[in-house]
Amino acid sequence: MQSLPVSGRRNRAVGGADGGFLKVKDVARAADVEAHVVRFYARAGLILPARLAANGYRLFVPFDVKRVRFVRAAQGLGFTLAEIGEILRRSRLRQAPCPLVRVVISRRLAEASQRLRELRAMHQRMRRASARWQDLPDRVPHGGDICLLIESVVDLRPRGARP
Amino acid sequence: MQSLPVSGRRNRAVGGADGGFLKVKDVARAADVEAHVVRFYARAGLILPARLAANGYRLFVPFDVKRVRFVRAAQGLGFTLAEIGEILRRSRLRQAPCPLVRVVISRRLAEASQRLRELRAMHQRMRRASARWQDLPDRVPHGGDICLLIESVVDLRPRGARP
DNA sequence: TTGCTCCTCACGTCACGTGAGGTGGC
DNA sequence: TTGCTCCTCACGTCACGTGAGGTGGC
Repeated sequence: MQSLPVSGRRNRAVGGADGGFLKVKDVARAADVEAHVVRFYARAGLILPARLAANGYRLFVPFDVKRVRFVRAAQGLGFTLAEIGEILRRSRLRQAPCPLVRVVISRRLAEASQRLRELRAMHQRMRRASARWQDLPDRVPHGGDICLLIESVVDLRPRGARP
Repeated sequence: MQSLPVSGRRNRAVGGADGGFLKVKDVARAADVEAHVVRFYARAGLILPARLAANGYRLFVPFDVKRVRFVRAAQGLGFTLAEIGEILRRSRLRQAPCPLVRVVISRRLAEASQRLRELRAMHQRMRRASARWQDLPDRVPHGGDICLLIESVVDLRPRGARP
């Protein structure tokens, strides 16, 4: 039952505990998420503490900060946590990405680029419509403007006729 | 207790029930969502049936299809259903968008353009990294490639140093 | 009668968010 | 001792998803 010299205060300047280990809050701060999100990812198996301190504290390695950043990035691109977990598990085992994982990645990336195109178009249209109020402070907007906003955002072209 | 002549089959070609009304499935089909999503939005007050048939069926007007499309578009740009509901309520009452709503809209649009920029950058980086496997079928990828994927996606620049 | 649609509960899911209640270390 | 962090339940939330069980109309 040796007690590990896990301090935070003393090594706060280098952002971690002794021995290069990071505690939950250290990882959270570095990856720009909240601490309970780090615990949630740990429970879900997305990140694994390198070890547990004698008091039960999770101790992470610096690369786990990158893993957490990767989780957020991949989520934004449409990956589910289950898919991300699969990718991270393989990277931990230093296994090759199996064909299934490679297919999932390329499919998600294709979907993401499609979604990005649509979002950009909707954003453009909504921005233009709302600019009618935002950029003309003299003009009092009325209810019809919201209907215009709605009309301008929805895609009126039939499916299949899209570029 | 008059029974309304609400038929679907006969007017399927024009996509709706008699009198210009649309049933749940008609709206769902036209807006490209599932029927239970239309019911969910109706229960949440995002869309209101123009009236209820004698049998309790919800009867919508054609513009509700545009409302549903608007909900999906706005969601994609980061609006919550509560915010979207507020916008739709005002458009129904033909009220002017109050200053609060205008602020929310412009803030969400600014956030969306920021998010779009970040997503595009991440998508680029991940696509390039995964291209190492996808575009070179001869080369057997190994575990290190996933670590490369992770490294290449995360943003290593400190906050504030970003453009 | 068959095939489709409609309805209302009501519970499940995904990715967290939010305390509750208690422990550990400088 | 104070202020911070850590832990584990455990329940809440948001936006649906998924049957269960029953009705309505050509």
